[in-house]
This record gives sequence, structure tokens and C-alpha cells, in this order.
Amino acid sequence: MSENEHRKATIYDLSMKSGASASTVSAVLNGTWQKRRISAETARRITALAEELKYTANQQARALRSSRSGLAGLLLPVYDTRFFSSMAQTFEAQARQRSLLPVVVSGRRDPEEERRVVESLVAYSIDSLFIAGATDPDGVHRVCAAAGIPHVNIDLPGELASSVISDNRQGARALTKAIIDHARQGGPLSPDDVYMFGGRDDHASRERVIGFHAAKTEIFGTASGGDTENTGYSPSMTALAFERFYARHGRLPRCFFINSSINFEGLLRFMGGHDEQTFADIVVGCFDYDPFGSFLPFPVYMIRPDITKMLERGFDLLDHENATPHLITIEPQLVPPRTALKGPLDELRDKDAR
Amino acid sequence: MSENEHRKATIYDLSMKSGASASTVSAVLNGTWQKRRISAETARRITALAEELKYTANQQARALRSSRSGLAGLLLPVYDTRFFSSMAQTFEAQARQRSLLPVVVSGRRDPEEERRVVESLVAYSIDSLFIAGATDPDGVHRVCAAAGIPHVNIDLPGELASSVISDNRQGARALTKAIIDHARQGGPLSPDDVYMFGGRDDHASRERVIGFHAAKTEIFGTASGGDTENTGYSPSMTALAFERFYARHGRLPRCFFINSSINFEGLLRFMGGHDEQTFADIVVGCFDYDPFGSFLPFPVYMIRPDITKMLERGFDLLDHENATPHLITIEPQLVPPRTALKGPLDELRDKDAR
DNA sequence: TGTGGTTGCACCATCGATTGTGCAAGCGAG
DNA sequence: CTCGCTTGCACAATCGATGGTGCAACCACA
Repeated sequence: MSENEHRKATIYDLSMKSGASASTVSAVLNGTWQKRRISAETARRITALAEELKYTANQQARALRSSRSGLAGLLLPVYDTRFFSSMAQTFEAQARQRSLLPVVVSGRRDPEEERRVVESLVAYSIDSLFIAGATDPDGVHRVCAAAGIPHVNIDLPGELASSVISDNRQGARALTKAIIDHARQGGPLSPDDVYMFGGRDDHASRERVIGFHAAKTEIFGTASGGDTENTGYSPSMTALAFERFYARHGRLPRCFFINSSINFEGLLRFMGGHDEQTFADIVVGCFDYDPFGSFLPFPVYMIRPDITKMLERGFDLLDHENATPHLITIEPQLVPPRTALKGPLDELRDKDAR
Repeated sequence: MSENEHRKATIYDLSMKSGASASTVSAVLNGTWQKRRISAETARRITALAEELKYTANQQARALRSSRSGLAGLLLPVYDTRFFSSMAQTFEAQARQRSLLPVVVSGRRDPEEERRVVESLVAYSIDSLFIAGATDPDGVHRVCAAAGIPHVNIDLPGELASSVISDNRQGARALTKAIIDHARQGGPLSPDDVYMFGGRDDHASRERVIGFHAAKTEIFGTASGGDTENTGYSPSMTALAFERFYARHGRLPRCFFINSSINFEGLLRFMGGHDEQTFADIVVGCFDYDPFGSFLPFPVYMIRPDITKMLERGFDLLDHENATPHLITIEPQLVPPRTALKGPLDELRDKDAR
């Protein structure tokens, strides 16, 4: 598995071969050589030599000395949904632009696991951390604060650090209006035909419930209670909720709002056990975007958070280091049924296929 | 953004407060203290102190000295498909089990970018690298070999290092048979009704084409030419291919095989521009699994590679360090239409939702 | 020729952990 | 009381890069 393992070149190798001292070499390769009044000629010689020997700095040594590791952390609940995986993709691109190495970890929605994985990042002295969808953002905050690591919350806000989130309330309101409008085309609709499934007791879910009810009130003039069901972010619990509803009413609601694509997977599981008739006249809204989800056999309206903008704002916050926590809200996008949006995949080089 | 940034404790802090030397502290915390004949009592004292001060080792320093960083790399083309994102998820779990910190990067199917990002990993002296779906595995191999980094190919084989891949040929054969059998239930089918879209000139695609043709030959007794279209791994190119086909024949093929979920997104884009009638009687196979894809308005058979097993075998290969490259093949799973498989999401703690 | 200022670089401590080596104290045997 | 062995640990070099400080050489000017 090895072939020609000449050890990697260090500044000392460059120092020997160039006749300059190690500190000179370091200064040249850092770009700080002007400040140290190294002659242009010496700088040129060393740069050329570095190129020739394919020198790249040992980041551990650099980090140890300068206590900046060049690592940028992102904490996700899971990778395995389109929302979070495109967040990882976008994060990587933006981190690299700032010549940081992105390190993405998942906390599995377990407050303890979240703290553990963040501590493992802290051990590598990451320079900054994005906390996305943490169950306990403030617990993670404390770990970061103790280690002096700048951090922001993305998508779920925390009390103790700045946050960039989607406008969940307005998004949910728009989504709810869209599915009700659509469902009404199929005949009159009562408030009791409009439900919400999924989510838990977190900020995003609460806001979405408010938006959901706001839309219902606007349209029907009155809100009905008992029209939402918290199932956590779990496919199996969500599937159970649908089964229960179905057992009780002999059908699904005409029109319903699903809190996230993870909960949507619960609907898929329910679908697996029932015949296509069951879904003949439903209209669904999902607060997340998944291209395949958009083309299911019934109308699916989706909300796509603006991940790129959220992360950009996040990096801005890190750069400016506010003393008091800020909260930034980003408008998400309403996506009508049967829509295949472009995404990170389109930036691939593979367009010129053979 | 900061509050009580007492610097993190080091072995020197522990040394001072315990009265022992730094080297003793190090030995104790490493578990090598028996070998160094440190008394159990001293060990206990230091361990307790470490716990109290919440000591965690500075990984940069450890890495610098011992030249083992504790980082495990995974190179992906992209995050943003269910296949690769669940690979990232599974990789994280398996790396952590070995107390490594997973670092996942994406090479965007660009040979140069692949090498660049791997070099950035090498600068952090990662201990090992999994190369998944690289466009140029052998180029990446050379970077690793030069740095003496153990590595294996996953999913796409390379000549120069060991590889763990899916059985693409048998998988494609099974998938092709499944869609043909299904399509035949809707009436007689000719070989000209069975197409393949997507992929490029890589090992996986070639094998899949062979499997595809093998199945057609088995069933129809003869293969027809011109029944496959390479579009690269690009949604937009694939969409174009479908448009072209549609323009020429006034319809889609009755039955077709799509090389990957990325290409499947090309079909989604095509679908966005056409009415549901267009898809009324097609049967589709996709060499990748996506739960939402499985429930589209037409039958979709899918193949799910066994990611867990592939990664496990990969770690085995790293552990055993074979001199000559090995090739390990793992059977993938055929998934019938309308199937929502369980996945990494189900291992989340969120089952006990409130 | 002496003084003062600039140029161009070298020296060295340092970051925190690891590890080979050395050595004092204690103990038993002779 | 001394020799030799074990026990229990300390010392110091080291990994590679960084950055503060010091200093020789050179130049200009009086």
C-alpha cells in the first residue's frame, strides 16, 4: 500500500537546501516576508524550492504553535436528508473559500452525543463551529465558550449565541395557504380537514405551528384545536401517527402539513402499507425540500430554506464577533408540486460528460 | 461570544497540581503507565485530577509528536444524494467506533479538485483515507502513497490500491430482469422498449451495462444495440437525453434503467416539463436507493448498495495492510417499488419524542 | 573616522504531548 | 555494611512552524 514514502518536506529541509534559516523560510511561505524585510530575491528562491519539493506545511505544527487550526466545524443532527446533506455540501464550499478545512459531524439529536462530538472537535482546536439543528444549542454553546471557540446557530436558534434561521412562521403560513388553496379546488374544505404532523417542542416547530394556525384562521376565520400532532423527528413515530389517524377516520386528512422531510419519510412508510387509492385526493405540504418528494403521486408543496444565504450570514457573524447574540431570519422559498430545482449537483464538473 | 475562557488544561497543569512530572501524567493518561512502572496510586490521583479539570489532550500536539493524527478521511464526489450522505453517516459511526475523527470531503468529480482536497487532508496527516466514487482513484492513490497514507477505494475500484465495490454486474442484471418482468405484465415487450440512461465510462457503469445486456439477452434471446446512453453523472445532461428521446419517439421507453440517483434527478427535471400522462405506463429501475424515489407515480425498482458492509470491509483492509491490492465485491439489495427501508435515521434517539 | 539609520536575515523560545534514558530510593541477600 | 536488583518516577529531546528579538553589514552624512 506504499511505494516511495520519502517523508514530507519541512521548513528545515527548505532551510538546508536554500541556505536560509527556518524562520526565513517560514516567513516567506507565510507571505509575512515583507514585514520581516526578507529580500525579494531570497523569497523567490525559497518559493521556487518549495514548489519543486512540493512542500506543504504540517498543519498540526502550525496549529500547535499559532493555536489556529484551520478547521471549521459543522454540527448536524444527521447527514441523511437532503436538507442537511446540501448544508454539508454548501458548507464545504464556503469553508474552502476561506481556506479552512470543513469538518462535519453529526450529533444524532442526542444532547449528550452533541456535546461529546463537539468536544472531540474542540480537542482539535477548531477555529469556529456552526451548530445546525442541535437539540440543545445552549449546551453546545457552553462547550464552545469554555474553549473560546466562536460559534453560531444555524436553523435552530439558541439563547446564548447568535443565530441564523429560516422564517419558519411565514414559511409555514405560506405553505399552509398553498395546500389549502390547492385542496379547495377539489371541493369545499373544512378546518377539520387540515392537519399538521411531525416536529417536536423546538423553536422551529413552534413557529411553524403558529404559522400553520395563522393561515387556517385567515382562511377559515377560525382555528380548530387538536389539529397538530408532535411526533418528534422520527420516521417511525410519524408513520404510527398516520396509522392511528387512518384507523380512527378510515382515511387520511384531505390536506396536511408535514414538519420536515424526516417526518415525510414516516408518510412513505405508511404509504408502503396502503394502497394508492388511499392517497388519491390528498394535498401535502412539507417544510423541507426533496426533489423526489416533489413528484410523488399527489400534490406536494415544499419549502426550501435558503441554505447558501444562511451559511453566508453565519460566516459574517463569525467575522464580526458581536458581543450580544443576534438573530437573523432568512426567507425560505415555496416550491410548487412537481418541481426539480437545481442544486449543488449542478455545479459539478460532470456536465461535459462523454 | 465568549464568557469564561480559562485556557484548556494541559499535562503541565496536571503535572503542577499533582506533583508528578509531565511525562508521568502523559503515561497515565495514555494507559501506558504500567509499562513505565508508575504506581497505581499515582495513576489514580492523576486520573481523578484530569477528570476534575476536564482535561482533554491537545490533538495537534499529540499528532505532531506521534505523527498519528486520529483523523480518518472520506473522499466523496458529492454529499447531496442519499447514497453518499448515508455513506457519510455510516462512515462517521464506524470511524468513531475506532475513536477516529471522521473528516468528509467532496471532490466534485473533478480529478484536479480530488487531488487538491486530498492534499489538504494530507497536510493534516490523516491516518487513513477512504476513496469513494473518485473520478481518478489512481491519481488520488499517488498522493496518498507519496505521503504514506493507507487508503482503500470504495464503490469504484482502482488499480493501485485495494477496493471494495458493489457487485454492479449482478445488481444490474437483477434490476433489469425485475423491470422487464414488471413491464411485461402490462403487455408484450420488445428489446427495443428497454433502455439504459446515465453513467459514464467508469468501472461501475461498464459493469452495469454488461449486466443490463446480459439480462436482456437472457430474456429476449438477443441484445439490441444503441440501447444505452451515457450522460455522465449530471442531472441536466440526463434530462436532455430524455428530451431527445421523447422528441424522437413521441414517448419515453416503456421500461428503462437509470444509472444512479443523480441521473434520476434528470428524469425529475424532464417530468417537471411534461404532463403525468407521459409516465402512465413506464417501469423504471434505478441503481441507487432513495426512499422518495421509490414512491413516484410509476413503478420504480431500486438497488441499494450495502454501505455498512462495504465500509466494514474497507476498515478490515486498512487493518490488515495487504501488500497486493485486493478486490472485494459486496452484493447489493434489490428494492421493489413503494418500499421505505429503514436507515440511519432510525438509529436516532428521537424515537422517544414528546 | 565616528555616528546613526536601514537592510536582511539568524537565533531561540515556544506551543503540548510523547518517549528513550537515567537515576535515586528502597529492599533483600550475603 | 555493601552489592545488586527492582520500583517509581524525572529529565530532556523531539515533532514542525511561528514570531519576538538581536545583530552584523552596509550606507549616508558630518
